[in-house]
Amino acid sequence: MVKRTSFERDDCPIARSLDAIGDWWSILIIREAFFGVSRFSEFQKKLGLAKNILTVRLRALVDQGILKTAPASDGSAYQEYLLTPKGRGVFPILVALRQWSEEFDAHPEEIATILVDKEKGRPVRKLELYSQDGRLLGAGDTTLKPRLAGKQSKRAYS
Amino acid sequence: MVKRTSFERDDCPIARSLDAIGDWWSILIIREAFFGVSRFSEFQKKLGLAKNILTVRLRALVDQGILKTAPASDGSAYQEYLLTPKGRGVFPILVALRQWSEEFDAHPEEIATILVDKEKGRPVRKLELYSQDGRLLGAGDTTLKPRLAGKQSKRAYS
DNA sequence: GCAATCTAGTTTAATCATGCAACCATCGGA
DNA sequence: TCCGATGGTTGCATGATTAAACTAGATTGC
Repeated sequence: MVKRTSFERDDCPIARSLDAIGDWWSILIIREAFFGVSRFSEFQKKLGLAKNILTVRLRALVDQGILKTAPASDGSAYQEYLLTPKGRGVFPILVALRQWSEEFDAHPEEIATILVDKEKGRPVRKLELYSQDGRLLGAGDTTLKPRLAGKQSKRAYS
Repeated sequence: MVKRTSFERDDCPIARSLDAIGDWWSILIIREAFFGVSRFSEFQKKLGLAKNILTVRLRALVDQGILKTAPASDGSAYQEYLLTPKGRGVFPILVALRQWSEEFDAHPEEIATILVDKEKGRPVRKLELYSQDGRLLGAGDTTLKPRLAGKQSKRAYS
């Protein structure tokens, strides 16, 4: 990924997430895993990325505990890559990315799929952020506080 | 960004979002913009990225309608970079990234800040996804449908 | 049981984006 | 007019990405 200042030691959680899954392929691999893709060759066929890159990405995702390898499942001797709880936790990020594109993309008519709830088959609502007492929050209604008590941060999501 | 198969023509909205903001710096630039950062030199100081890269990224973000340039505001002759509605629409993505890190990071004690609601100063809840009739949905409760009517997609967020 | 094919990689070479540093033009203040 | 800050641009070295060739073991077909 080109010599990058790793954000691993950054104290911003956004930067830390990006450090883990902030490249194109990692997120798309996780997306495919949600679709049920689990084998090396399947990932490669669906995503069309170079196999060496896939090798590196899969290994990194396993190292980070986002995917785990299981010895088999369909009887074949090959291993498969499955989402861990941490990997499944990426779901809201995928939904957020999807909804942003649905709302703001310049050519929404080219988007092929809609996320619907399985039971009723109807589109889901937008992701919603609530305060602990149940108020719906927008960007302007939130601010950042240092984790360890102390004084209010000046940095606010305006 | 290294000769990349551009996802611009991909029909998956996640891929399309990644194509727009799927690199490390773009998202961090948007994060800073939410913090109120608006000038070239501020972005450069806070993020510590090379100025040429910042130039390219800012231009790309402006081209995509995520940032817009305004001639001034504090009287100086320099321009400033402001979030457009499309840019402010990235907020849920930032929150999702933040919450994923908060929940799954191997060293959460290194995270410096907490997102709180401005009014009460208390941490926000997790992002929630609801069906149109108000049921809280997890990854397993959703599936994908082709946008243009027709038959159910086999690809489900399992 | 043998050959063909599939799987999951590794290796290699060419390419091209990235990051860094140095340079440059403009603006504002003294 | 000089000086520092601002907002870039240019050039080069690094190294990430890719396609393609190669490999070794597993599986399937016959």
